[in-house]
Amino acid sequence: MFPNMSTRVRFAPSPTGQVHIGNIRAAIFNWLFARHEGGRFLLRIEDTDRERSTPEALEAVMAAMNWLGLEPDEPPLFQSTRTDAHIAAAEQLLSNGLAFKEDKGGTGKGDCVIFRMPAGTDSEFDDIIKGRLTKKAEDMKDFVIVRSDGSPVFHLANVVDDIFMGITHVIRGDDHVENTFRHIALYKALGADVPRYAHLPMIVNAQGKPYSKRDGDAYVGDFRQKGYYADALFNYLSLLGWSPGDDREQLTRQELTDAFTLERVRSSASQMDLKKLTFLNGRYLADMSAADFETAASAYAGSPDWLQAGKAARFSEVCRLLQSRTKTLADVREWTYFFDRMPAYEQKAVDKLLRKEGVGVMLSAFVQKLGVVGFDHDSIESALRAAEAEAGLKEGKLNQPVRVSITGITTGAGICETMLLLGKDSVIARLTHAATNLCG
RNA sequence: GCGCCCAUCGUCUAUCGGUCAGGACAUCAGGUUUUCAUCCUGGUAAGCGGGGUUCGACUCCCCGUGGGCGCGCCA
Repeated sequence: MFPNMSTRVRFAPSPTGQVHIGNIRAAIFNWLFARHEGGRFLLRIEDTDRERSTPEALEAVMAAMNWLGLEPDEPPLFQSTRTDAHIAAAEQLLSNGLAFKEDKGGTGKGDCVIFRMPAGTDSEFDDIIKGRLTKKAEDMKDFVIVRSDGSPVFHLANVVDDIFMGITHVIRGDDHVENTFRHIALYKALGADVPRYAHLPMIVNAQGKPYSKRDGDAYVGDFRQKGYYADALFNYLSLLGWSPGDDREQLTRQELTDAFTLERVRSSASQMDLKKLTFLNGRYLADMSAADFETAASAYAGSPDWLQAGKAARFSEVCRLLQSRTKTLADVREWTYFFDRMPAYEQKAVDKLLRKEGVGVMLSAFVQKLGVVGFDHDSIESALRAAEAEAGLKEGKLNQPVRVSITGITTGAGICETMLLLGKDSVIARLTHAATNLCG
């Protein structure tokens, strides 16, 4: 297969807020298509809405793309720098008689430029995803391409820039389907080749409704913040509206690239499933090398109070112990008991496992035995079994009371491994504290 | 209101006229793990309704229903 260097696609966000999950999915599909075709993936910042475009929003776009590994193949084009070209195109249409000036009135701002939709000509195009789409001439109206204040409107700028950038395939959300008939008319009026179109189905919220500003988890930043790993989110999103055609679901970027075709994209909306994303995320995390996992966990954790200088070695050990049971990097926040002097005791766990007749006495007995043996896995386990036997308990019955005493919670790695990592002094201090202050 | 689009387990999906309608997440039941998670085994669970076309429809056509998008001097 020869790389088709002439294939050029673009992601064209407007920097007016956070990066929506549906938008980034469009970016991913564009990226995948470009890579699969051996073409180029470009970025155009549609920052012509001066009122709403902000530097923060631009930063959010760049951060999201960088995080997901969606670097464009050429420097981004800022649409705001292209105004002269947009106006020149409008002038051309004006002189060709394909557009006209008019004071639509009411605004009192003067003339705007209006594009004349070809009369009596029905419009149609073959969408790679949706198939043949048609629109009757009578259903299409003329539209403004330059505002009365002289600024170009989206349709004009979008088409003129796509022509300028040599875009061959426009892959975008299907909320743009209706615009396409207008855009095609503009291409033809401007004497340019019409690109191929592929309209992606929408992503809807857990209620099956379009995302609204009130929905959580609608933005890329939310997922990053919640501890999702970029590759896992990328993988999950690529499976929303598309599948490789076989039963694979966990695919590397290379596998996704190899398998991706627009023809396999479905045309109905799909719903986010956080449970499945979380499952996939856990798989990615578990499959990472210990070093990579530590890097990711550390990057996510940042420098919280509980993880100050000098704790790096311990952090590595904790990573190794808990990697396999980490679902999202946010789980790292629950590791504090390895670093603080005392754990934060969960009330429910204390009530259930410590506030029972005789538990304090048993824990004290266990402390006694721990004090006189070496502190290795086997010794700890023997001491635990001995304490249980003395109290007339079945093997393992003291595990959970001990766990709550030293970690404050009921879940975690193996109890002996946990004690080993915590260290003898710390374990004894916590058990003693629990036996005297928390048991009933 | 008008125009366009969409419709398979709860969810993501496979199927491109002939399958016991497959897989995954979730869920339920077992097993492993002396906690939890993982992992293993098994179960429940789907073609929106009505007409056609055809020897045969989830698949093709029409109508209906439901949902979405569009109808800006926003993008």
